[in-house]
Amino acid sequence: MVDRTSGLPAFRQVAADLRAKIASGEYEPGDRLPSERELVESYGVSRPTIRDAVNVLRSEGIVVAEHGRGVFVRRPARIRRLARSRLSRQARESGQGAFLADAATEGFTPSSSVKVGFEPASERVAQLLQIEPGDEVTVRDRVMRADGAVVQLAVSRLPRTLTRHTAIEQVDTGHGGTYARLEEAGHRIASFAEHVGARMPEPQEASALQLGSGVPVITVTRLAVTAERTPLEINDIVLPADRYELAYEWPSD
Amino acid sequence: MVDRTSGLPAFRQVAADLRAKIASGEYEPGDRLPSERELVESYGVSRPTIRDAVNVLRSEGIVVAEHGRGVFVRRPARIRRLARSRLSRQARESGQGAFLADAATEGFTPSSSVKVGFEPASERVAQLLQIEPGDEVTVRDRVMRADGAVVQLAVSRLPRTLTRHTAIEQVDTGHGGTYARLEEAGHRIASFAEHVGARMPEPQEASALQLGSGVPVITVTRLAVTAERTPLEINDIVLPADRYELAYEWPSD
DNA sequence: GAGTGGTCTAGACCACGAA
DNA sequence: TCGTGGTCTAGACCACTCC
Repeated sequence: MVDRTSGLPAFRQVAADLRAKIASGEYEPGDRLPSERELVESYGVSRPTIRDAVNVLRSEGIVVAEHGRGVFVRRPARIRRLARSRLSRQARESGQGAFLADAATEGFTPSSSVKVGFEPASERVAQLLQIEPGDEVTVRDRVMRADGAVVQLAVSRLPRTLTRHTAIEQVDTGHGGTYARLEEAGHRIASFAEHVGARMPEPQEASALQLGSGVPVITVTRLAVTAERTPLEINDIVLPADRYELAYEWPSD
Repeated sequence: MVDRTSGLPAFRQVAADLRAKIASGEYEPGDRLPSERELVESYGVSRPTIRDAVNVLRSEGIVVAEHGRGVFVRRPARIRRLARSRLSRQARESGQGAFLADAATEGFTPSSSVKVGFEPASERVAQLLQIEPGDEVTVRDRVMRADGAVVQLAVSRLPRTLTRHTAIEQVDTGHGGTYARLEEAGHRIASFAEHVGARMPEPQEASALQLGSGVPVITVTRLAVTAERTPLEINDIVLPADRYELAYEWPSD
């Protein structure tokens, strides 16, 4: 029952109570919560108020509602890793792209589809690639799947001057992937930089990645540059935060 | 007006329409949306339905509601960086902790408060620090502020065997901070590892970091280890995703 | 005081899932 | 068929902001 004198809104009291019961283990991952109509009885509030409370927990990502079945405590996500070493030249020479290397480590069956196209550079892309806005860039738009489910979106952009007459403009870039083709063409990658952020997904991202509500996405912008600090490629990656964790490691000096 | 024949729920149609108007620039950052009662008129639905629609946008983090004032398009976040170099030995020797270095770069006035305590190692902490569960660890719980506002939470844990009789057990660790004291005691840090994830905040995090709804947190677990792979410290950091972006950089080989 | 969002009610009907 | 969540209504009163 809610305390009408506490000043705290009823739906927040209900949300806090349910959250506490989940944290304490009274409801465990995979368990079904009492139905909304049962909660109406036990807390003595109306159904819209119960729904407000459940929606708080949904937007926190700790429960998921399934139409016709019930509301369930979300199971803790299994974790994959993206290691720094997956971009090493050695891995590349063994013919593995980064995603394939992850698949081998984590034991899932990888697949991906690619669309290749060309577009004029936007303001942002031009600045990052140090070219002029409107200059033609090659765009590789990839959707990556693990055991059939979409787990990663990546859009890679390179100045078209670097990709003409290379397999980078083909769907299949061949052994070693884009980076191997770049190096063959004399563009040696000296370093990578990644900028990592997080935000709530846009609707099309949420459906593509099959995200439950309350699950953010991790965004990674990776830049590959030469020893002369010339940018070769910019890769915008979107990952579901409930299935990915990024790993970075570096020596202290 | 909503289309009753489309099959799409009315509140989602309203949300999509408002989202499109924000994306197109019809409503710009900082602008007030029409009041809920005005939206009731223009879309021809009830007020709870309008509220459902607005709540969708709130949980996506693209608008914020202010009681008694209106609903506003969120202003794009300014960006700070956590660079890898901020943990360099050089920075440490100049007496700057990582957060102070950020402050100097970004031009804000830093402050922080620390609580120091001791506790038995949890299962997770024991595994990461390679000690036994229950072994005593020193806990430094820090709240970091920029211009008075909380911008970062960090809980650092070290085996107490490493911190006894050092300033690490004091609130003020002195010039160069915890890492400098560790090295003075003969524990030379060889490398750092960071694991980065994202999730929706817990309620106390949301209030401490003054997060609007629909803003995730970035979580960083940093491990400092010696050349012999002995873990010295584990640091659990929570950052508001609308104010932070992490930067990592490494050579290609 | 007028206008805003915040909360809450007591229903109604629909769509989905499982028995 | 029955129980579940999904959607929606037409109000009501409150708390906050601004004039």
